[in-house]
Amino acid sequence: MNDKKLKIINAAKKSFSHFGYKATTMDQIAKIAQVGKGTIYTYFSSKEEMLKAIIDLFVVEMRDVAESAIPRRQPFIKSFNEVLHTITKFQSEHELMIKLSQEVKEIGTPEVIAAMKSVEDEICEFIEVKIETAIERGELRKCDPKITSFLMFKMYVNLVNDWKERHEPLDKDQIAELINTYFIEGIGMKNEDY
Amino acid sequence: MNDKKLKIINAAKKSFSHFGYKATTMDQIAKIAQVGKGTIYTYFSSKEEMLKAIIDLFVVEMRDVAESAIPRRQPFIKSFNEVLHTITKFQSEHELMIKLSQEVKEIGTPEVIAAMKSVEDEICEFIEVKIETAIERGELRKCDPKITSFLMFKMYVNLVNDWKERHEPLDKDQIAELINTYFIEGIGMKNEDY
Amino acid sequence: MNDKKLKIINAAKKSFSHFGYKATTMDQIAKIAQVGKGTIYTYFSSKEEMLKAIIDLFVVEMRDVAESAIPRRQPFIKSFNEVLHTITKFQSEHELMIKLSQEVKEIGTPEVIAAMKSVEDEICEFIEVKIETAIERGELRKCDPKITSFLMFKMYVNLVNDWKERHEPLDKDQIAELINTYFIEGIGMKNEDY
Amino acid sequence: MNDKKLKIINAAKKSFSHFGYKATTMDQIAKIAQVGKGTIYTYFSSKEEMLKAIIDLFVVEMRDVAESAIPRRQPFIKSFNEVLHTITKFQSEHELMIKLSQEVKEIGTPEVIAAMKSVEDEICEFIEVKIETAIERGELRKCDPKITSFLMFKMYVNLVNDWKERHEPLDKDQIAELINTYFIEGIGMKNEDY
DNA sequence: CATGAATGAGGTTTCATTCAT
DNA sequence: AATGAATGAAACCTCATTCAT
Repeated sequence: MNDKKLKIINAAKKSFSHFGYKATTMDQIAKIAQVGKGTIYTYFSSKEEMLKAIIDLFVVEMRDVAESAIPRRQPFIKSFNEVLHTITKFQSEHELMIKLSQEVKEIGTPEVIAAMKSVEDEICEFIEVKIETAIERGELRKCDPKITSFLMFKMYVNLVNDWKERHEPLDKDQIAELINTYFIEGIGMKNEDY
Repeated sequence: MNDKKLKIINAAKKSFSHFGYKATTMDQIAKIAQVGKGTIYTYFSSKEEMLKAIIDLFVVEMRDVAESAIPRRQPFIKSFNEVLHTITKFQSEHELMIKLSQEVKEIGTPEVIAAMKSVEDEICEFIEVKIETAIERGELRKCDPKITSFLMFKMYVNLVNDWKERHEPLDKDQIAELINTYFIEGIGMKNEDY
Repeated sequence: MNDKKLKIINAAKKSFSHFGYKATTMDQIAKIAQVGKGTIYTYFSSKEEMLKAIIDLFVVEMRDVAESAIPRRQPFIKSFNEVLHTITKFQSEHELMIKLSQEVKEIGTPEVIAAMKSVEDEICEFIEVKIETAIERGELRKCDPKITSFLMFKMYVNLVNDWKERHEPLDKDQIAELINTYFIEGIGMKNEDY
Repeated sequence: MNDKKLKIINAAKKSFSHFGYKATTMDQIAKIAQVGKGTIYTYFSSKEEMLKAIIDLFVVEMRDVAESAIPRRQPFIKSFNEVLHTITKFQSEHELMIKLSQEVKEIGTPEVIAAMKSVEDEICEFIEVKIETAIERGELRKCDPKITSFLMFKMYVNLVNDWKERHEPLDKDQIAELINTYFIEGIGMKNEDY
């Protein structure tokens, strides 16, 4: 990856992040990247191609991390936390992707939408497999692995991104603790509580 | 509320919903509403004013429903479901508001953003009070009511909106059942399970 | 002339006077005239027709006054002053016509331009005839009557309208005196001055 | 000053001159200047800014010329002619400025109007000083220098611009001769004429 | 007749993309 | 390869005119 191309991609991410896709102009990106506007077209044939490139890059990075973070034979909760902690590194990129996925649904071609969705699907499927294994091992009660993984992932995203828009941000350990509290234990009264 | 004005608002909602704010053109709205482009400007002085009007309308409707749906002395889970079931009526509008809140952050004035956030806050606060009461009554285990209400609301939204983008949509009862399963009971193994 | 029609004409004159032809909207005219916008079209088929009607009306009024003011056998200067004094009554209308003649040149059809010009031409021709007679009678030195009448009329307009935009307005007698001073006597040194 | 920018300014002048400010479209200007419509916005942020730029440019040019044309110790009439002859270079621009000043009153900001007026004031004041000197030297009879300079300037403008709208245009010498005839000598009968 | 909501042609402005340097 | 001036399609908005009431 060329140095100029990288500067452009980072500038685009920053501006998409701040203003969104449609509201970001090529002029802004060029100014932030400190290159001429025309230079962008040396590396990307259009604004949309640039968006796709950013998304694809994110998917690839995501996959690498997810794979490298695959934990071995461990209780479910522990490996789940490890994966999510790793994902935390991508917190801000994640945020951007969520924003773009909202916006791109409106603009983008079906391929882009599919690419966007694949990011979340990737993670969800990884969690899904973990949950299935955990159920088989008797670490978790019976439940629909698809829905469960989907909801777990969403709760993670909610805690990392949406919560901090309203209140003090939560740190990694707090988030892991909360997911465990609500999801695994439940807050309903248990027999043992009496 | 005038008939033409209503047609325009609905057309705008539909188009914003599908394409987003920036990607929706006045021509599109006019075509969907089956009115002339100029007619829109009879009722709204600009595209942004139309957006604000739609948001304000939503805030008002939301408040009415929330207030009218206040259930009386009932076990927490039941009244919680009632409120959410009522909210379900606004499912699609809700979706639109979430989308716009993402996009409007970039365009809108702070007042609009505040108004947007107030919708979710309204609901979260309502749930929060319910949870506090439930904890006092011993219906729920001790937990942070703020975080809990936030996560419950988010899970509801995730199940209603995000899930159906990937899989078969879930009906009201399924959603209530799932929230109960994951949140209240938890999926971790309990002593009693053995 | 109908009452409503008169109200509309006066409203149009007022607004044209203040904002000019192009910058005056039919809405403004309707609001000032306190009639519905559609009512204007009961009396005038278009904005341009309304302009023409106002101009024509002015031409007619102008002619009436000019004719009624025709002075009989008198020294030129005296009858000239009489005519101009009469014209002074139309000062504000005059002002409007000058403004419109500037603007309409750009917008209007040739017919309108012709109509506009006819106002000034009317007056100039009247003065022209007076000057010719005065020359024949030996009241004035030989000079081109066309240019002279044109310049006299212009000087009158300049003194009535343009001067007051910069300084204190001049009254009728001052204006008559000035035209006499500059035009008839001249300010160059004469033999007799020595 | 850039070549393209100059072409645009000249095209705008031509079109403003012919059709006026409001009736001139950006498309027309672009077509006359043989540039794309967007190119105009590379040099001027809006139509109104373009108008202001043209006016400012005119004010500057006017001042330069007025200053450079200051004639030395000469009989009044001669130096007056020199100044006016110099101004003749700006004949068409002048015409445009007068037209715009009429129209801009409705549109423009007070600063623009002030700038516009300053052009004429500049010239009038210059003439005023000349007249005062001439009176002191006994070259002219006693008269109000302010009114006299104003009327002389106006007569010049009338002869250069307004006359040619109705009849054959007059050349420099004819104009100088006419101003002299009417203003300095007067057309009233003098004793010596008998 | 009187009205003003409805209309759409036409205006100003934005911005992704091209291309000569 | 790098640039940014130039471009025009397409966006938002205005307003003279029409027409159902």
